Amino acid sequence: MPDHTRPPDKRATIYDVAAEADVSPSTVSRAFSRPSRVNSETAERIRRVAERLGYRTNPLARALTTSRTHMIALVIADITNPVYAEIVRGAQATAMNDEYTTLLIDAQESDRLERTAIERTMPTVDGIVLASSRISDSAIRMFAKQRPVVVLNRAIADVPCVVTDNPRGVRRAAEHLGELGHDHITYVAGPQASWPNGIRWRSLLEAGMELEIKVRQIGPFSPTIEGGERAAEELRSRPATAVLAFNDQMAIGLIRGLTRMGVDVPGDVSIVGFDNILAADIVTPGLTTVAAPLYAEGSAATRHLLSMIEGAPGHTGRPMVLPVRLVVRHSTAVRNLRPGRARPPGVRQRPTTTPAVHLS
Amino acid sequence: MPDHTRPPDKRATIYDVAAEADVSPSTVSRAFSRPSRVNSETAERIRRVAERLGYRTNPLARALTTSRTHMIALVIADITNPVYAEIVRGAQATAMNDEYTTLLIDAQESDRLERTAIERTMPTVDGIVLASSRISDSAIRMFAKQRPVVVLNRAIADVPCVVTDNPRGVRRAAEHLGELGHDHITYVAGPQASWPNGIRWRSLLEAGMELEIKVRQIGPFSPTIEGGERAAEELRSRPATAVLAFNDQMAIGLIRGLTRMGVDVPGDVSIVGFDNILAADIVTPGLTTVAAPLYAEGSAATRHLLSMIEGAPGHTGRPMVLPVRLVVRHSTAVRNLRPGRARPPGVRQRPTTTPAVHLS
DNA sequence: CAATACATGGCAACCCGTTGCCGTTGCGGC
DNA sequence: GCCGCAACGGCAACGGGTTGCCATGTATTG
Repeated sequence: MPDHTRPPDKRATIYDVAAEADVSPSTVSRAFSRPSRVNSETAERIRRVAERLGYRTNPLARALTTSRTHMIALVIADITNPVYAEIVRGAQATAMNDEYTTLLIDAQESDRLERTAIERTMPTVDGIVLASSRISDSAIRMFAKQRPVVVLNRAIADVPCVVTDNPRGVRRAAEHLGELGHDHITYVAGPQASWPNGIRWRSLLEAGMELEIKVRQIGPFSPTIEGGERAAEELRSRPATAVLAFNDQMAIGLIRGLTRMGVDVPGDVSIVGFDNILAADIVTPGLTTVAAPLYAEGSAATRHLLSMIEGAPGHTGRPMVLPVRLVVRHSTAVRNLRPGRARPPGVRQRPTTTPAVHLS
Repeated sequence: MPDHTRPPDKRATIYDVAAEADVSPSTVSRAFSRPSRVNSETAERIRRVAERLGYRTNPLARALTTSRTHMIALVIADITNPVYAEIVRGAQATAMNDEYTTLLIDAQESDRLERTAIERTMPTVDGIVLASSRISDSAIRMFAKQRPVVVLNRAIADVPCVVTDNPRGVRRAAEHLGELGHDHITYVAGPQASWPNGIRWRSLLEAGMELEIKVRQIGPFSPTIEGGERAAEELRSRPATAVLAFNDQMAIGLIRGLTRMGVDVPGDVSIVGFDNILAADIVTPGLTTVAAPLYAEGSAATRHLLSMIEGAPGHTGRPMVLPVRLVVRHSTAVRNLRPGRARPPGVRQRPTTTPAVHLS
């Protein structure tokens, strides 16, 4: 009779299984963690006993020795922002695929919150994906020294990064507006701590040079619908005919604000957003926007992180960049040369929601 | 000279601190976990040494003995659905307040996925909040035997629950439609596995009895915009003048589908949704909907869970119910008595986005 | 048939804290 | 001066696996 017993309400351990299967605990351990190391018949027997006893290996105990928890953290700037939903999906799916659990952290656009959350989480995870982090480069590098880190939507030297092709997206948007006759584009800026905000503006500057389109910037505003509405206010005193907004929420806020003020979109002002969130297709007029491969972002970043955890070198020199595309809907139109008057022919006033056109 | 040394790249442990501070490891442990148990000067010295060595207590090792990880899981049905964003916020905030970390799991509306995710997560968390779970009552009861569980948006006997006042919400919607002259309401059903779906329909049946309004149900449809569009198709062959949709996404899909088919909302058909998501205020016409206190839901469920983890009794007999309110926008109007013809006076055709009216 | 290699399984140390229990010390009370 | 008690700190046994190393038995090789 085995000398090891347990109160029946507690979970079975390898010791219980070992006693039942008449082997040593180490053999049970190996039967699960490296089956090749044990005779296949023995392993089978152990597995059967384990099944019967309802044994599950305790991930905490395992983590204690291996220092691998099989958990990764995904830190996002703002869970309220729908772009992260697909990113989270992509990340979760690839993590789950490798039997990793994802720990989601919402930083609520707060530098301080983000930092403390990371500090608290760090010791229990094998690696971290920082999506649109708001903390400083140096702080991120600090974290990257302790655990594998992949940064999403931001480029930092010496840390592996995944970004979307912002320059190209901005360029496509500028070309599109240029083709519609616009020779001046106003960029409505989002949070200054946001890396995409910076690169989008710089990309617009550059595109403006090459395409001979004048550009200017207003803001920063909060990256929300309200932020866009405030920007619309400001546009009142500094009118524009073409606007590129930091993201779709702001673009939607702009549409609402301008419409309320009696300005017609796209008749008087063309508006382009960023991200192609669901609401971009719901708002009237449908929002022309630069679409990012969100699911792929989450997935790529996670895959990279997992390979680092498995011991891959990690830093690849340059950031990995994912392609974007311009989705043309109805918030952009030929420039109205006589402001406030009749519109040029061919521009619909009340666009219905027809299938959007996807370019490049 | 202390006999305990460590490679400088590894994190300091209580043993390192103990050696430096010239006390035993247990004293170090106590200095952190129950400071009253050790002399305040000693504790202070230990704390200083720990600080200098950069010591942080390893949560995994602690969890191994205390079987408390200070993590809770929050399982949501679909991260793509914006209602969960605020619920997550509420949950995270109250968890963080008590120094708990939240592990978010997206079940992607899949019974199987949800179950396996829970099984995998269970051993590493102190408790679970199931928000809009799609798994069976009995499965939930099984889980509830192993760990504290709180169920959100669903009522199950013997398991603590937090729900919103669906009957009242439906009642308010029905009253509102009744006042507008509607004597027939069509309920557009969501997922059959969804508990709110069932209670909303039953509540409508009941409200219909009392208010002398005829009701019927079509569906089920997927709880998405596409689902709503498909429902609009079906409505073509079985017309309605007033529709209550399972949620806002479906309501928005209905508006789009009907509008595309040339049916005027709210002129020909009035539509009411559920949840008051952001897009409800963006769509044209603005959606009349039953708003739930999302943040409070997440927060209440989490608070209840935490108190159970701390040893509170848990099951309170009846579910905790949170109040709802009807947000009236522009998707509902006086019933059009001559279908397909001129509309009764006083009903706007192109509602602009004016501030919504909040009732009760 | 001896020598060697490989497949298996056990022993015991280790991961890093936690905690029940006991020993020591100092102090107040009688 | 003796006793009892409280405060403090250490010992050692956990918690549940993992893994380096060794012992045994069997198969392979020359």
